[in-house]
Amino acid sequence: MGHFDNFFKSAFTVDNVIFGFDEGDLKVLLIRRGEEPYHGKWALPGYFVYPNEDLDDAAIRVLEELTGINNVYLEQVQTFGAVNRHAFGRVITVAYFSLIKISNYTIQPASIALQAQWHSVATVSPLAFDHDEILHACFMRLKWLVRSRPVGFELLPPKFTLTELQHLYEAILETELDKRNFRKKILSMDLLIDLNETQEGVAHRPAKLYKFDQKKYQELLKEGFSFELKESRKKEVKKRSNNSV
Amino acid sequence: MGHFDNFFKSAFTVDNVIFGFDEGDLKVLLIRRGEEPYHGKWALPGYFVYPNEDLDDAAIRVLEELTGINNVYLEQVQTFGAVNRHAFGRVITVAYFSLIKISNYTIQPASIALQAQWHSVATVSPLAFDHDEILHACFMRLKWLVRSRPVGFELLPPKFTLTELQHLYEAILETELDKRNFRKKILSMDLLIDLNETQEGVAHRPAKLYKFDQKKYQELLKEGFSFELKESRKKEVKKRSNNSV
DNA sequence: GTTAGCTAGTGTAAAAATTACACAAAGCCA
DNA sequence: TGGCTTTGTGTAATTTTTACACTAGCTAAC
Repeated sequence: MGHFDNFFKSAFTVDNVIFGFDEGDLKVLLIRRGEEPYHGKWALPGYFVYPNEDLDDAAIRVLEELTGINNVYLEQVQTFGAVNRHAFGRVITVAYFSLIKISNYTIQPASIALQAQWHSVATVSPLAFDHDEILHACFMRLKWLVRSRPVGFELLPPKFTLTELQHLYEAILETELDKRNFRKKILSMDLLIDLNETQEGVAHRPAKLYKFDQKKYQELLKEGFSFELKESRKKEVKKRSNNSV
Repeated sequence: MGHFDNFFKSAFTVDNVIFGFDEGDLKVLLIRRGEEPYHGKWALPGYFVYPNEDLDDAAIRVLEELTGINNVYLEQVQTFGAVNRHAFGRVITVAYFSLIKISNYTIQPASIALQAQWHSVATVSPLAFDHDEILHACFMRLKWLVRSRPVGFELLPPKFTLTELQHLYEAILETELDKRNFRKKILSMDLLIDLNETQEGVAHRPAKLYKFDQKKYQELLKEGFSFELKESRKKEVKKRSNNSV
């Protein structure tokens, strides 16, 4: 360093958008800030990047420091650099996102964060800084991703039912899907392994449990496989008749 | 400012990947560097972001300063932040890309650049810094974009033939397309206006000229329109027989 | 002015993918 | 045993995609 002391320098951060899925609801992991500005407000887990640290490494480190979550695959989404996005000076931030199985992790907020908690994406209240905008951008990315990669499996527990999988897709795409067509499509990918087990403790016919065929998926990815899921929004007309009661 | 003087700061740049299309070839606009490091080497047009300047504005300004090109729509692609990507210190760069009609612009390199010139994407020699990687990322983005938006029109002159359009798609997708199916698909979008004119000065049957229906396209975009172009690679088997001569 | 050479322009049939749609089966519980 | 709830399944109609080959129209060379 030293050569660049004369050049324009800015503070530089990463912000992580971690999605999970629980109780039929798409969630995002937030921290309650323990520092000014926005002390006590909910925000995305993010912090400064060290000068000698790769961007991707910083995202992983910051996530662990603020929430206790480690060992996840983070994907870069977009960089936000509006001049006034931070009240204390010029701060440019790179947004990363990830999909995790909520049940696999225990949340442990570090000193800088007062608290770390899952929040329903559909109902999050205003966040600190421009984090609403960042969250929105990552949600759009997720929506796109769900159509080109079977991301569902990354959010569900190891064993899941087809109905759970469908609900996940519906939550992400914010639409309803046809049960039979959804199953046909999913099963035709040949990426699900029937575990020959059924749900327990439900007050109705128990559903079959499946797991994701990780091995086959990796092979398909190599071959440049692209998963397509498109389905028109159903029953728009019928729903309107409910409103008019 | 001032509050953040204690925090980790890095130098911060933008790099622009400007694509054009000419003589059946996909091109990228490069400058020859007039500064160390990589003095005299070809590189993407990029430079520092001012402290009081939005990221997107910086990309536009830097592009104009280095190449004379202004008034283009730049889209953010990805941020590159490996620790050692710049020999003189920590420099994080945001890559932007754009598609322009080569004939609409005159290239005028500024003092910092020795030269600015279009280079064929397929044959660019090694570039300064990690610019090969950045170019590759933007090319991948373009490949993706071409399937979901009729970007072709942004690269061609106002009047073009269907064959020119097809060659452009083939150059971007690095594949061959079936003439009849391509035309059927493109015309079915109903975004082309037949100009009732034909090519001049060609030594064969002249092709009809079309222009792009900008107005209709904007309307379709609002409705959440998504253009799909998929076509299998043709004639793989037949080509192999050539090799075996 | 005839012809050779080149690219433009066009249709159809087969296959594949998508969509819409309704009821019997299985387990739990009262 | 019957009622409740959710699971699990097939088919026909429609749309989209794919593969494929010859005539039309112009220039240039002879």
